[in-house]
Amino acid sequence: MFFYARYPSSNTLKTYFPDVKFNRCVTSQMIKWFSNFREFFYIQMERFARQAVREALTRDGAPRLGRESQLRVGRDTELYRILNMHYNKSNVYQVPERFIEVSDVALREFHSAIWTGRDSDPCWKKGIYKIICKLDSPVPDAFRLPGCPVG
DNA sequence: ACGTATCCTG
DNA sequence: CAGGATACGT
Repeated sequence: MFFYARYPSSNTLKTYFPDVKFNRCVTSQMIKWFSNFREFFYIQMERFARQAVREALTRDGAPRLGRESQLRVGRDTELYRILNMHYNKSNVYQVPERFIEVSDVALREFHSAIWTGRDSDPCWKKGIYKIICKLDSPVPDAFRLPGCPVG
């Protein structure tokens, strides 16, 4: 489900667990759980963005023909592999193209912020979050169906 | 104030 | 992942 929506409302989220009785505690637990997904996502983005910056600084003008980490999240990248392993452990879902695009935006956004030194601002990530949260897409109804290990 | 988000930790 | 502390938006 994270492949489609990074910032689902709690109401939206609830509709995907029709069999659960939601009190305040369970609700916040669910929100927390999804929030952890976001954290993992952003941590990876930052990590790979920083790595790309380091490599750019290291290579020092020399033409780079080889395998440097690019600023993209194609299906052939390590970053993609990590994300898919985390959100799609059993590999039963096809990762939507949209998610790749959103990840791409996030990765570039992190890279640009780091590259330009914007990351010295204690709140530098908030602008990125604001961008990403507007890129949610509708979650397919298929996720509501049988036993669906949403993560 | 309240619900939610993020940070930090284990 | 969960728990706790803290920050944020309304």
